[in-house]
Amino acid sequence: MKIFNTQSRRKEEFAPVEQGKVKLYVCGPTVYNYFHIGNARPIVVFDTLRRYLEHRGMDVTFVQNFTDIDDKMIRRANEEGITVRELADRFIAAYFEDAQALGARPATVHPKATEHMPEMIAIIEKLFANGLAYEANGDVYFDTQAYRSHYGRLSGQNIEDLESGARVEVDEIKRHPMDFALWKAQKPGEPAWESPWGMGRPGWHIECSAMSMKYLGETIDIHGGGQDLVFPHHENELAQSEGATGKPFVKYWMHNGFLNIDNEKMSKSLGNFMLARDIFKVFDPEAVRFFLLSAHYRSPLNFSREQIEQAKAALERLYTARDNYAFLLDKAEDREPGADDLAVADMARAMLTKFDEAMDDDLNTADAIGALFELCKQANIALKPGAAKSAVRAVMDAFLEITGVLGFVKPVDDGPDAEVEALLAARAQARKDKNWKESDRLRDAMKALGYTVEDTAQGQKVKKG
RNA sequence: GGCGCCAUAGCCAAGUGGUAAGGCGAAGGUCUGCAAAACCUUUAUUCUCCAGUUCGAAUCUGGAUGGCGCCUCCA
Repeated sequence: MKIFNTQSRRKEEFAPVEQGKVKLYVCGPTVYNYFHIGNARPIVVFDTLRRYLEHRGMDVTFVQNFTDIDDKMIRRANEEGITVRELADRFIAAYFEDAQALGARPATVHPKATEHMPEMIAIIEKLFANGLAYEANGDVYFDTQAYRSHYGRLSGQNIEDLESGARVEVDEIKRHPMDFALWKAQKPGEPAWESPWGMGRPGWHIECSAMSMKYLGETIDIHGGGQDLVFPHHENELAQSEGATGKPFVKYWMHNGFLNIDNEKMSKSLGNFMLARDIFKVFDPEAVRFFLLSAHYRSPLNFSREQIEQAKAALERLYTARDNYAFLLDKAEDREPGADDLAVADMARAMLTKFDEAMDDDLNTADAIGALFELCKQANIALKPGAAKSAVRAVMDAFLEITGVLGFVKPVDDGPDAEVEALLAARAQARKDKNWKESDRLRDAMKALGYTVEDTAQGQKVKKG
């Protein structure tokens, strides 16, 4: 598998530190609000990456943090008159609801910043020992000047370039404008923790270094997040982590492109965002997932109502295909496969290979979805009434394998209830008698009960909806 | 100012040197008692524009135009 590494700016062959095991860390949300549809992109992308790595037989340990202490958390909690902890608990719960709606499985571990103070302090102490940190008025800063030959590798800029465009106000306390806070002294009314530098709280970047190292070790395989995290967040994580351990921090950095609205970045600061949960009230979350995977993860993607509707229509075709295979599987003859049946099974395996090849190429989900549609197209042509069960089985297996990775897993409908079963039986008799009027009446009756009936060569086929 | 990305049909989107995947939409057709689903046909002689390299370019090079991102909290 090839992965585009932000640090080298090229696709590299993926080889985890330990063969067969993948250590994956993705920066999670600051839990001061519900997440917006732009935030949904990394959630879906990295969930899909994880599912694909598992599909390829790898054992994935996936860590995604919650930032539950920072300026925005404190401000919002004060506005609402609740504690930071209460605020965090509320939005963490909401996060899991919304992420689940998108088909994102929980990570292996979801650590919280506030529960990892000793680990963060330990890294800062190492940075002091290595001459890369200094204290000023109870704050602790990373000394970018002392690290200047290494700083800027990820974002591809040196300190001078960064500085020249810096819009930050010169901070009297810091020795250099690019230095960033590792620890902030407590201000009145703020939550604080004990540290060797007095009461205070961690800077934003240090938590990810600490939690990544704690759960995954000093060198991990993949660190992911949105493109806007490259600088300063990931640059700083890299500096402080390697500055502390002297070991490589991350083998592959992966960054997803933005979800735009009207060709502009959707973000909380621009105020042009739409909450994921509000969108789910109008659109099927699985259609949102399909939409998010319909373009390559590094490309910008423009959000619109029309796009989601197209995604929904495309998904319907897949659901229908799957229902048709399930129906055929039920009716198919369990016999020795003939040449046609073997050809269908070969085709299904070929599409699975095509899917893997697309995903192997830096998680090309758009191309991979093409393979899924081609599987359905070919199967719809080839699976005629009378196909052997093994042929249908092969198609169904490939379909479920692929949709399992992409996360389009809408469950199969329950069978019809007794009332509908009775109507079906009556309609079968009416059809046998060529009593079309009665047949249509019964079809309408089932429609009223929420079932759609179709007539096929193998008899009536019902589905909910 | 520095760093970087993008431009493919009505819409979305793959394709990075060998002659334009796939989906949505639209039009016509086959099948069907009628439907539905499915299938078939049509919908880019051409990839923003101009020059160049090459037997061959959507793909490489140079330039132009348009759009976006990071350098400040952000996915």
